[in-house]
Amino acid sequence: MEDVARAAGVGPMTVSRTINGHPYVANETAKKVRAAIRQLGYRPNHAARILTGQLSKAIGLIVPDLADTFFSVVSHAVQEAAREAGYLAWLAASNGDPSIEEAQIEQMTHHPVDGILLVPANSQSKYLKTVATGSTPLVTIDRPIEGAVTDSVEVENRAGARIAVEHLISHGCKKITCMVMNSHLQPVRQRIAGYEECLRHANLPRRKVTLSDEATAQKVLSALFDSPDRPDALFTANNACTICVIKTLRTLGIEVPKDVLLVGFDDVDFYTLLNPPVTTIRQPAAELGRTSARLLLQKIRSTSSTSSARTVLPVTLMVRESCGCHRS
Amino acid sequence: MEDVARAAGVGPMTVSRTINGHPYVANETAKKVRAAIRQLGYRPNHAARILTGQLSKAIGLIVPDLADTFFSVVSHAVQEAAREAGYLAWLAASNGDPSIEEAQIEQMTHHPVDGILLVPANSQSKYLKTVATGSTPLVTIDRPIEGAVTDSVEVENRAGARIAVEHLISHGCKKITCMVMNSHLQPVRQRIAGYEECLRHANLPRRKVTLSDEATAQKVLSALFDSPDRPDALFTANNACTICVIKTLRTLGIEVPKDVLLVGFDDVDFYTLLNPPVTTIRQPAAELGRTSARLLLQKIRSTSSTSSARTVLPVTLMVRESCGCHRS
DNA sequence: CTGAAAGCGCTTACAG
DNA sequence: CTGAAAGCGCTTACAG
Repeated sequence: MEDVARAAGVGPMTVSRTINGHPYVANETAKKVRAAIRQLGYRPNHAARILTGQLSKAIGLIVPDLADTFFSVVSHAVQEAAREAGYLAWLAASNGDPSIEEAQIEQMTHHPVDGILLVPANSQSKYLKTVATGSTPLVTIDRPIEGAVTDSVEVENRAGARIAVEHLISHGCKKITCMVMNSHLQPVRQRIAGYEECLRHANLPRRKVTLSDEATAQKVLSALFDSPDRPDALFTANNACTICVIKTLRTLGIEVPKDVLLVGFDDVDFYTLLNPPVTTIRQPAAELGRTSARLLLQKIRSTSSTSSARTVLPVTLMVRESCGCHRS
Repeated sequence: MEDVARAAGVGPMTVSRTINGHPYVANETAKKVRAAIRQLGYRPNHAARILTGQLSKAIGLIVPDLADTFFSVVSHAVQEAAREAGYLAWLAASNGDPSIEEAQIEQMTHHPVDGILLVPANSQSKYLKTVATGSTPLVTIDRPIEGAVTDSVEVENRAGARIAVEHLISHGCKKITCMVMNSHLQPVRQRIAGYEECLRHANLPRRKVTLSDEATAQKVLSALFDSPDRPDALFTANNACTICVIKTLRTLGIEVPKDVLLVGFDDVDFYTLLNPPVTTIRQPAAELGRTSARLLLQKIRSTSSTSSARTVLPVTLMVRESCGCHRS
């Protein structure tokens, strides 16, 4: 910076003010400074700025798995919103491990970042409450922190599940089973709640089956379909589960939608290519990322105290064929 | 830091040395310092460290699209390798736009990062040569920079294409058409070269068809299959193309593998669920990310001058049914 | 509208 | 083995 100041024949403060678009810099002087900057290829040192208490212009995002279809779309959107605001984004994956998550948050916080976007591996981790009350602005995505006051951006899990189940009911189904994997996750629990709520209103029997992996899925499903009151429809509450169920039904020779109808929660482009194409509840993944990033950025600017706005994004029923529709 | 020094009854230098695991610190003193650090919850200020010329312990990764199945797996692996080395990763997407890419590299460089991992939007961008000769270590992933000396990590595109085509030839195919999208990308060009090389050796006719989008695909494919010498096999040179071709063949009522065989380059988990399951050449996406990240980290440590090692990772033929195999 | 002084929190020599 | 001094490159007050 001093070189620039010397080249432009001014003091370092004038250079600083010019760079930061500060008012009260004579147009003439500013021009000279800018010329010097260009000529010397000068770039302000970010670290020095931060040291004087400026914003780091960086946010951090931590998701369970960056390779997951849903989170990769969310991450892309976050990154894009950050860039549009002149921010850079740290991206880290916790692999669902709270201790990795904690370490990454710690590292980001001291790197430093102006704010953090988080999809918690476990909504109940105690350390999250400390983080939530810390000085770094935090916004959770998809899964709120339990027992803490933070902003969160989520989707209509409960209502979405109801829409899915209502659709099956409208097809005349009477025995709708809810299939889940990772039922400890808060969004999944809400979907189950939506499923139960809907069936209770319709006065239909409820049945929930938890799948841990494909091996057990085989046993569980074959027992389910051999039983006297086998289900006439399945509601798979998350993506991993939908795929697992589809694979298993195939190996068991149970055909969708002939033998059983199916609607899943969480949509993937590839579902349109399956036979039959899978009817699902689509979550607005990109919007989830965009909205949460903008909310965080806004929170950083406002420097207001801890808020706890809960933004809930709507979901859409993507009607395809696994639910029994479109069959001529 | 001064507070810690005071609390421990030592000078700031001793604190600094203790933190950095410097030798020549009396065990007694170190213990007192560590106690003070713990008690005061002291965390070194990263920005101040950088300002004194230390490594930033940060790398940057720029991919065209973070939501893409392939790049998201690469990114996850990069992020993981970075974390294991105590590094944090900036993640940015260029959306295939060289000007965004350039701006992101610029921003990362001055933020600063110790090194950059890049999947170039365009291997021929002139500015890349400047970046390649710059002081920030650079490793390209998947697509090397043309006319510049850098380390790059790639996959066996050419050999992979040959394996795919040879497999089709082994099925007795005589008229194998190569279908491509984004044929300007360096890896795709190499796959085409492998295709041509293989057919030349086998003394079979070559035909290459470029698809731009699904609308034109419809016309192009129907014309192709209406022609007198319609192909008996297709080699789709990239993922987007494989999907586009599969969709189009379905709407045209052309059945795989009955009417035409198909092998694609680039594998996606979902291909196993399609009917028929798609035979592909699988690229080691995670290994690509891991290897390139480790190479970059190593380059950062060695501080040697610009190198240009070209690492080429092997690919695998995933035999499923679209190639005519497994049919009983 | 402009500049000289002081300081952000660390580390690199340089002495002891 | 330990510490006092100087400086990394910027910015925030404070004067003019």
